Formats: sequence, structure tokens, C-alpha cells
Amino acid sequence: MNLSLPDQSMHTSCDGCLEDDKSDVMMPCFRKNMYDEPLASYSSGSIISQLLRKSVHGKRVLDENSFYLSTAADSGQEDQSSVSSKDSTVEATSPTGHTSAGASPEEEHPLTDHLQAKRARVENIIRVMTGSPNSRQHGDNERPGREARESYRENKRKQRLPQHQEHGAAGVQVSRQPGSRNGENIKEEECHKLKEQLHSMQRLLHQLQEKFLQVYNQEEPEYENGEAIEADSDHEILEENNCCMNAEDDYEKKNRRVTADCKDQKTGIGYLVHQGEGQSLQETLKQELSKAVNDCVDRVFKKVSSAGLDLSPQQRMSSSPELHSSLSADRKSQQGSSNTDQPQAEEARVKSQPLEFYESSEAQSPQDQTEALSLVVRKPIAAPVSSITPTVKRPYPIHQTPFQYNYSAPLHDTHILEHLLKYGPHSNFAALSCMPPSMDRTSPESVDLPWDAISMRSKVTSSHLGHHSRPSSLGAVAVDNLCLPHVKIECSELQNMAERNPYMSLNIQEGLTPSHLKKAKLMFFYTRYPSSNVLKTYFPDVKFNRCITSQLIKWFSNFREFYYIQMEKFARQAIADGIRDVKDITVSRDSELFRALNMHYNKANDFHVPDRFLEVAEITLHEFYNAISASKDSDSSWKKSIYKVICKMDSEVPEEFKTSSCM
DNA sequence: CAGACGCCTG
DNA sequence: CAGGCGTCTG
Repeated sequence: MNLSLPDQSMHTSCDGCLEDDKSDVMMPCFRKNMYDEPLASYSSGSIISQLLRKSVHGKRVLDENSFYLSTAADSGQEDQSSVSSKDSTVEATSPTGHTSAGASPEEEHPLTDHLQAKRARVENIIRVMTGSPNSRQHGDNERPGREARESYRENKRKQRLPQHQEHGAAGVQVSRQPGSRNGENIKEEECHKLKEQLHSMQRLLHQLQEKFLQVYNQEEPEYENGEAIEADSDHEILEENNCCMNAEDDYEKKNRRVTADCKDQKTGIGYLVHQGEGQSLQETLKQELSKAVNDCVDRVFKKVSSAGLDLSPQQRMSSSPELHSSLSADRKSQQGSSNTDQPQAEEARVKSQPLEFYESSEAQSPQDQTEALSLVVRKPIAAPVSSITPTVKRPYPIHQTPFQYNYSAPLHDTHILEHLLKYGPHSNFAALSCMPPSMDRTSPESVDLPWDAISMRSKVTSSHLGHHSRPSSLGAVAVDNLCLPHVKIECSELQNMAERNPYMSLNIQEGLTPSHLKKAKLMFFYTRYPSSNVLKTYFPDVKFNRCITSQLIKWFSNFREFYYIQMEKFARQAIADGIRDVKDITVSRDSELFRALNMHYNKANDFHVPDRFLEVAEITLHEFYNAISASKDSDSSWKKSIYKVICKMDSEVPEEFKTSSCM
């Protein structure tokens, strides 16, 4: 298999947007922006400081109180550029006065001021996230451009939600005297701040979940009485956290109140914290926070979107600026600020978390589902969520709940919509299953929203619900979480593995997602007969079991089926066309055969099919032509010999495909 | 017997 | 693409 892959084999139309690094080239193949700046860029002791500084700098989202939800990595290149330009525009009208006030001063200030500023920023983030979105609209540029620190400190006390927040921050302030801290303490403080953020976000998640429940209850009143209150907490590994010990208890208590999703996120966080000797602890915490929120909010939007957004398939798959803007008409006006200042920082943040638990839902999916259930797990979000920065408002306003967040990278509405429209609302509404009983059930704006997701996975209920220790009162909604016992065991094992292995930050999937399918299809260009080991190698983010393996194998079997059908069809066509010599039969990129295949395996046409595939296709076509010409097709198993030939022509799948996050 | 494959079907 | 079934193999 000395199949040298053409240099451009992984080339894509959007290569210009990314660096030349090979691994980076992989991503654009799937129209994902996998940002290339490694986390190591933040190797300095205060990662969060840099992040926050960058967040503040040029964006002013904090002061703008306009935190928008966005998904990070899956934005198309065109999106990227369009967003950038938009952001630039917005930036011009945004309170740029803050920018200099917020960013530059602290670079020169001594450590004390620096830390205070950082703290202030974090607190401001929390404040903004917990504050009412209506309290201040983004557009109010005239917001005074006072010193950021002042502003933050002020807001810290005025606008933070009661309880934990104030509490935790006060604790920090009291116990930590600025100027007397060494690097470790700084870390601790940052960790603490992040935890405060987590608390805040968890509360917001809670609110979101309340919204979910409201909607749900209005749609599915039959479940209202028994809403599952998910187990308090199966795993609490946060005690492993070795920083911010004084906040730990409080943190733990609060975490117990959060939903299953939160718990999952928290578990991830806990694990990440556990591994937290790394400098990226703060970073990972931040990421997890963002992801947790994003995950929940995404569900909201999926739900909302199911209410009647009507997009053509093209639109669904499109990342076009048009759609982008059409779906978020108010985004521009509310957009906090520009990305353009710190694109690399955001990119780094995104890329630094390629395999993390941004999809808590996946971990809850029934991995050993029976065949009654579609094996493709709907992926809530195909892209990692980033942390705090740019601001993209969700296309749908969610009233009553002040969840406006900001995320580091542009979380494109289009992507969210694209995803949810393409795959439907993920059934993973695990959040609901552990909602606190005290829910506000009167959310008028949600009454009309259909809850398609509820029926989506009803197939599963028949077979596995009974196994769950706490039969879901939410019906199919929680089906994904109703893992079979052994599934649950595997989940636990996975978590244990994650806890034990500091390097295992893979966002292990409990099921195959459409992204995996897409990846598999692209892999088909290289290998038609992948072995189980190859599959396991190239789907490192998949928790393999018999079912998953079989599914993947089945996928490739289906791919082959289509492939050979096309081959036979075109071979017969060639014969019908009177072609006498096999050599007259070629397969080029212009060939109809290739176009048919490309359409099937590379629908988006964003992947440069390796030349080798064309060769194999041509050989296959020749085989079929020869066999048919020799009337071998009268034999019932005449194709077997062809299969035998073709199966030897697999080439090695590029390493890039091993990157689980590339999808 | 499990796993892999192919074929057929929906 | 998934299910189901039959076949083959080790």
C-alpha cells in the first residue's frame, strides 16, 4: 500500500482560511474551523487572565451585558469571514472606549491591579450571565467607558446573583490579599473564579431547564406529575480538586442541585480539575462552563426551532451569510463586539478542547440500544463550544430567562440551526429528568412550541425503559438516558477511566453521530473494507462495543453496496454504449460515476477525494465490465471475485482521520 | 458460536 | 441507512 496520498488529497476549498499545518487542513475538509493555536499558547501562569483580557479586549461583551450563545468550531469559512466583517462593523459602533480601558491598563499594572482586574472581569462575566438580558441592551453604546476595574467591581456587588456568587467572591477577597500571592495562589484564585462562574452558569442552566420543563409540561402534561428527578449524584469527583478547597463544599452542595446535564458537565469538569496540575486547568474549567451552558441552551433552541422554522435542505446545510443573518436578524444590532481582535485566542481555546465533554448528552445515549433504535445518535452540537468571548445571539429569544452568554468563538446560529434542522432536536433532554420539582410552569411563550423530540425516540422506550432504576416520567424525552444496566456500567467505567487517565480527555461518544457517519463516508474513499481495529483507531472518540462496531461495519457494508451497485450500473452502461475495450473506460473527476459516488460519500463536496480512489473505482469498473462482458454475471456469486480484488486495494486512511474532533 | 459479509427490503 | 436473514469462517 504505497499509496502516497496526494498533497491535495485533504485539500479543501477553504484551505486559504487556515494554516498549512496538515492537521489543520483536515478540519476544513469538513468545514470546521479547528483552530490551530494550541493551548500551550497560554502557557503563562495565568491562562484565564489572558483569556479574560482577550475577552474583554475588543469585545466589551461584559459591559455590554450581551452574552450570546454560539457554537464555536463548526463555522464555515465563509461564516468566519462574514462574521468577522460583521463584527468589525459592530465593533465600530460598539463602545470601543472600553477596549482600551479594559485591556491595556492592566498589562502595565502590577500584579495586584492585574489580579483585581481579572477578578473583576470574571465577576462581571458572572454578573452579566446572571443578569437580565433586558436590563440592558447591547446597543447601548453610551455606556460609560470608565475604568474596567471600577466597573467590574461595582457590578460585582450590584448585579451578581445572591447566594453562592457573592459568597464565593467574598471568600476570595477576604482570604486572598492581593499582592501577597504567588503563582499558585493566582491559580487558585482563578480556579475559584471559574467555579463561581460554574455556579452561576449552573443556576442559569437550572433556569433553562425550568424553561424546558415548562415547555415540556405544556406539551406533555401526562408526564407532569412524575418528572424524574434524576439521581442526586452518582459521581462526585470534584472533591479531587485540589484548589480552592474552601469553596469546595459549597461547590459540591450546589452541584447536587443541578441537573443531570449539569452533573455530567460537572463530572467532566471534575475530571478535568482532577487532572488539574496542568496549566490548562482554568482553561478547561472555562471551557466546560461554556460547554455546559451551551449544551443546555442548544437544547432550548432545538426545541424552539422545532416550533416551525422552515428551511430548505440547502439552507439547513448552508453556512451562508444570508442564512446566518436571516436567522439572527437581531444579532448584528446586539452583537457585542468583534472577534477580529483576538481570533487566534479564540481559535486556541476552541482547539484546545477538541475532545472534551461538550456533549454530555452523548455520554448518556444508549450505546447498546437494540436494533429497534436508530443507531445514529443525534448529536446536539457538532462543534466544540468555546469559552467566553464573541457574541452571537441565539436566533430565538428565550424570554424570562436571562441567558445571554458569550462564547469565545463565533457560535453560529446557522450551525446550530443547521444541526438541529438536519438531525432534529436531540432527544437528550436529560436536564429535565432531574429538574427540581419547583418549577415555574407558566411560560406563555413556550406553549406553542411543539416538542417533537419527545416522540422522536419513542421506539426505545419499549425495550429498555424498564431497566432504568428510575423509570422516566418524561417518556421518550429521557429515553436516551435510560441506559441499559450494562450501558450504565460502561458509562461509569468510562468516567473512571477519565478520572484515572489525565490524558484521556476524549469526548467519548456512546453512540455514533452523523458526524461519525460523515467521517466514515470520507474514510470510504480510502478503505472499503476497514477492519474493526481500523475503525477503532479512527474513531477514538467512540466508545466501542459490539453494537457500535457492528453499526460501523454495517455502514461500510452499505457504502460498498452502493459503490458496487454504481459500478455494475456504469459497467453495464459502458457495455450498452458499445465500448469494446476496457481501456476506454476511465474514471475521472468529471465522470458521472465519480460524481455519483462523490455525491454519496462526499455530499458537501468539501473533501478532496484522493486520486487513489479514482484509480480503485476505475479498476472496479473494469472488473465489472470484464465480468459482465464475459457473461460471468450469470453466476450467482459472480461479484465475489471482484470483491476479492477490490478488498486488496484499500489504502491507509490518513492520520488526520484519527482526530476524533475533526467532525 | 460469534463475527463478518452480502443480499434484500423498508 | 437500518433490519433481517443466510452464508461463510475460524
